[in-house]
Amino acid sequence: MGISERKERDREDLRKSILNAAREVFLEKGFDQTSIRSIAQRIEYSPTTIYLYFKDKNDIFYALHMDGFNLLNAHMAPLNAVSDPFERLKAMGRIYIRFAEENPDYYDLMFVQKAPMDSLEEEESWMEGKTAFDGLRVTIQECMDSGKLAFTDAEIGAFVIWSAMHGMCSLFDRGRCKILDEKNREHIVELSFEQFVGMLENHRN
Amino acid sequence: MGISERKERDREDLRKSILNAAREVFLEKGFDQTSIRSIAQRIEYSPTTIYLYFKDKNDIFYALHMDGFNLLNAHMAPLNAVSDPFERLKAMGRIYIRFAEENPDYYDLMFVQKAPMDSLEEEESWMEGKTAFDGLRVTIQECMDSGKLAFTDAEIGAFVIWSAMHGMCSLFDRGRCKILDEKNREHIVELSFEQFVGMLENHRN
DNA sequence: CTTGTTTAATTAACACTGTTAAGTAAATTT
DNA sequence: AAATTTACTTAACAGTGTTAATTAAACAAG
Repeated sequence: MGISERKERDREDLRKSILNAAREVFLEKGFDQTSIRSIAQRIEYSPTTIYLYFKDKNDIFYALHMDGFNLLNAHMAPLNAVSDPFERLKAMGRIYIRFAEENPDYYDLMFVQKAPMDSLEEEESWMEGKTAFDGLRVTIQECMDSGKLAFTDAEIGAFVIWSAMHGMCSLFDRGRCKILDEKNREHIVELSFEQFVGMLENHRN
Repeated sequence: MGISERKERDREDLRKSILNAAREVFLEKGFDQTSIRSIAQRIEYSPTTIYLYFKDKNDIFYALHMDGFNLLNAHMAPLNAVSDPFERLKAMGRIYIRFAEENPDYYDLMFVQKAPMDSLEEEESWMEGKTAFDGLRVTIQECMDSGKLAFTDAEIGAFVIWSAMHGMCSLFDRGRCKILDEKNREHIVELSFEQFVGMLENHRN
């Protein structure tokens, strides 16, 4: 019988159009200004309808946060063509920084806001994050294997590098670079990225 | 005439007690749960009274964020006794990390939330941040002068190191360490700090 | 001492927020 | 044709930051 299948499709369609509306509002007005009511208004449904398709607001942000990871992954995909692991690592850094600069709202959702993480059960594993981090970890392992990086553990090395990138991007985005001299302020992320790469190049056995 | 002076004192007292109440609520319930009404209730005044002493909510958070810097500075003060700049730098890192772990709400306000920065005029300079950052910059300059660190610019070097510390602390606090292996998850900040120090020790001319 | 004026605080209201309980109307099954 | 399920809505709760209008007390001037 095709009726229940059509109903299932309809249900899926409405779920998707809620998510599309949520993404539109989110990218237009940012995290704080994305309310259940503003999403509902855009698709011309009552606010309560949204609760028939999503557990709560965090659940919507979790779905949007996955969109962000898909976008970042798409940017990283061409890196498979880079055979030298250290060159690949540097390119990953540049892409990460560029992503953070060009998509501050997605970046916020992916790495700063608690909301999407709250929608994750205690023993659930945050697949999107794991996959993205794995790309970094594997590249660093390759750098270690070819003697280009002297970390004692690839996972910890990956976290150190990720932390440095995230620190630069988020301190900049959150207005904490007011402390810097004007000559450095605007391009501090690029300048400090280069400085950090210099550190990595020295970090061998 | 002492009357207007007493009035000024009274005014100052009420301002302080608003701030004390705000701090209590903030440290008990966190940033999101600190409302104007909850502050007002604690001092048994109407919510609108608060607007006679503070421009808006961000203005209160700016005041609290200064408290955070005072606390951090107090923790850093004993470092003046450490003469070797690289030893001092390492100790600064450990104190910073410990501060972030022990005072997650203050840390959030000082380095993550946009609210306190919004209360800062465009061309105002964020003195608290500048002073704290200067302590780091000077120490790094000393490390450079004694040939212990090979940065090309002390300010950029300071930003790189701050970014790494902030990245570790904030990724941990914001629940992004779920991606890590269980054996590393709990102590990742300490482990990656040591790894980063190892990088710094190799970073000479 | 009684006016008028300033000051300090309040009440009431506006326009929002996430979320839930109860109700309605249409579609489907019996 | 009657009963039940589905899909959605209305109304409401309990909160949010913030402002306009109002009251009560303190002070100054005649």
